[in-house]
Amino acid sequence: MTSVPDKFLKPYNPKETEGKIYKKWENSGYFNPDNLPKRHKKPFTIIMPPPNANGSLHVGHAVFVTIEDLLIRYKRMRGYKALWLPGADHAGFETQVVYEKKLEKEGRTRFGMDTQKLYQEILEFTLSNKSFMENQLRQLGASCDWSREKFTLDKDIIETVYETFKQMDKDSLIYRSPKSINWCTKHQTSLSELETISEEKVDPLYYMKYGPFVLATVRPETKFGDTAVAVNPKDKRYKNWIGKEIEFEGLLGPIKLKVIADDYVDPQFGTGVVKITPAHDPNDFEVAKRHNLRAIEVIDQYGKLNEKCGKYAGLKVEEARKIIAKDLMEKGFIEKVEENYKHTVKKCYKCERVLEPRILPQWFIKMKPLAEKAIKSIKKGEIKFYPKHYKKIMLHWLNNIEDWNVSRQIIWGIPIPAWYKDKEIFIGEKSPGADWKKDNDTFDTWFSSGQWPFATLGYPKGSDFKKFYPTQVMETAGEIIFFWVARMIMLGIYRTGKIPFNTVYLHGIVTAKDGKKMSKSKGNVISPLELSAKYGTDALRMALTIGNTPGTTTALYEEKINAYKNFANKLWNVTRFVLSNTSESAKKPKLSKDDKKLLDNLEKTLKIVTRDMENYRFYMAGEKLYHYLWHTFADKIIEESKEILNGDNKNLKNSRSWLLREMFSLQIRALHPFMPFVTEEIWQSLQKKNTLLMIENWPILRNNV
RNA sequence: GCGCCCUUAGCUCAGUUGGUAGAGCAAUUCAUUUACACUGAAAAGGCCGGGGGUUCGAGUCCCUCAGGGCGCACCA
Repeated sequence: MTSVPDKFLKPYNPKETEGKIYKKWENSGYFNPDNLPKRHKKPFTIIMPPPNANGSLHVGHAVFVTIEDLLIRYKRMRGYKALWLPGADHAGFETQVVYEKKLEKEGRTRFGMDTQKLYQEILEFTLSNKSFMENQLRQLGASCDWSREKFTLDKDIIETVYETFKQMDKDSLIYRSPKSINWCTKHQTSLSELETISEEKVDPLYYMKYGPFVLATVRPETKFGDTAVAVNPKDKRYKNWIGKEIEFEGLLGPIKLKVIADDYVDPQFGTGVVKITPAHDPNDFEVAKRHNLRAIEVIDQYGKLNEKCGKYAGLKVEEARKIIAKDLMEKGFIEKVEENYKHTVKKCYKCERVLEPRILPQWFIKMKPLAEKAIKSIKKGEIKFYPKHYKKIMLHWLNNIEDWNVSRQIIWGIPIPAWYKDKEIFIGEKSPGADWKKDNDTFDTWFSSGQWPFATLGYPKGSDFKKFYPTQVMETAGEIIFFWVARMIMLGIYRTGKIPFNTVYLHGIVTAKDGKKMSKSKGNVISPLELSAKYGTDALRMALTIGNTPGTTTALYEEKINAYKNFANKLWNVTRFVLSNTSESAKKPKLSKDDKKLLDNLEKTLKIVTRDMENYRFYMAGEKLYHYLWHTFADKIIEESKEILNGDNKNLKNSRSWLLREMFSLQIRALHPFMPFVTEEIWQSLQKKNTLLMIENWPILRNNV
């Protein structure tokens, strides 16, 4: 019999274990694949989705840590050269928004602030969050290689990003031109299509008299920027007007507009006549391009009518609309109003203000050529998706891709390496001469994180790149499949000629028990760090694994976590029983018939569990192990063992004693990726060799699966 | 408008290629100095959203309807 350490006489206390065990792992050096024993040959790599370094880890982060750590630990035990490369994201716009809120609270604002000073402040804020978050990742048990940690603002990462931009310039994949872009009047920056949300809105639709025409519009306040009226070329009603000029009295005096014909106009809608306002409507902008119309800007960057609007100058769009509609009405310029007209507007995904279309020169990436290659790879099955249906979703998006605006008018980010002199453009970090003006914008943060897999591995020269690229699994939130996963695939193929990863595993959102999304305003946010402190990290991880199928939302609530806290304690008590009733002996006795059967049975279970692991069904693997340990091993096998161990038959006793320890040890090993802390702690008492469970063999007894 | 997902026990969810429905939590009854009350045993609980089809056989495949969630694109 082994003497039972005192700690097993008390309930399991995660607090006494976790910090100590994590240090032991970290000091062992085995998080770094280069330090793993010789049997670890074939690389298995996961690049961690770098958390935004602008706050604490939330449950979403806890999910990715749980799943990725589970995978990495499993593969490490199976003898892979397992690399999990951690990182942190400066998260351009996101962080700037967070910081602006902080400034607001302090009664300050970023506007008018010295940009250097603001940048320094945000940098300090980000770096302190970053180190804070690193410790939180440790608390969650992340067995990632800290020696390879990367930050999106590291010098080498920025170099890679610039290299990509220059390469794209050579390949004519980028252009800078004025286009109608999504402008947020609060955040004072343009946004990509993905950073907008479309929402249905009910507004009045005004039928306004425009000389001989009546036309329908929701935005009478933009009329000062009209540069034409358009009809459909096939519309017989207006055929004779095409090409002519109309003249009529407006609110600010006489107006002259050309009548143009364009297929864009739907004869069925309204009256079949449309006013064309190129500066403030993306569709009108396209029409204007086709017809060489000029654009007159009448709304400024703050969403206010400008000096071209006479007495209406200075009014905000919403107010202006009401006042102008009223004035038009009084002058008899409005024929009728359709009050409850439903249409969709685009809003800023952060502040949910209606976006104002504006014409600005921005850097765009031509996405079609990049998407084509990605589509080809995905169709060939070079990238597998879990769950499967995301493949379809991905292809659908790639097939309808638009050019990507990567310019942001914010200071927090990687500066765009471009210089201007008159109409000339130079791309490079350093000024080409005295009269050149620097581009003031920064890159969309996803432009840099889209290059993350090869950038972190030191492409093109780094030895890690050769060893670990393409990586094996990209595990992240389904929410960011287009923002991030799609762009990594496209940019990865573009830069390296190879897909960045073979498998995409997408987890769903974690919600509260009622299925509602957690949000600060609802007050239903639960912190993974608090839960881990209260119930133990292992319990939290089990709660996030079991019942969590890829791609679907999963509810997290304390009762569930508590159930797995009880399970950790069950393991603890089984240890107590096993230690006090068996001993660690080298030689295996001849097993009794019953015992052989029991071992076979466990072996079968472990094989099924292994198959589940290989097929990314962690929720099933975890549940099976849980169930086997508790309701077969503890409730049945241990119970019946008591009689055998207290009986007189020495052979049966020896057989059973060996069996219990063997079976338990196998289960502890299989449970390790799920519950790393408690299993490692138990392992330390279960064997005398002072080895780490972390690098033990995954328990497959005979045939490899 | 196009597309995706979901609907299974009171609650939260599983159910891999079609083979007589599962778990956790909750609720019920019983046990009690037991490795473990952060426990054990037993029982209870479901026309698997409705309808139709394929099949010897459907929670699972196909069609359709209803409800919920989400994505993409939109015409002033």
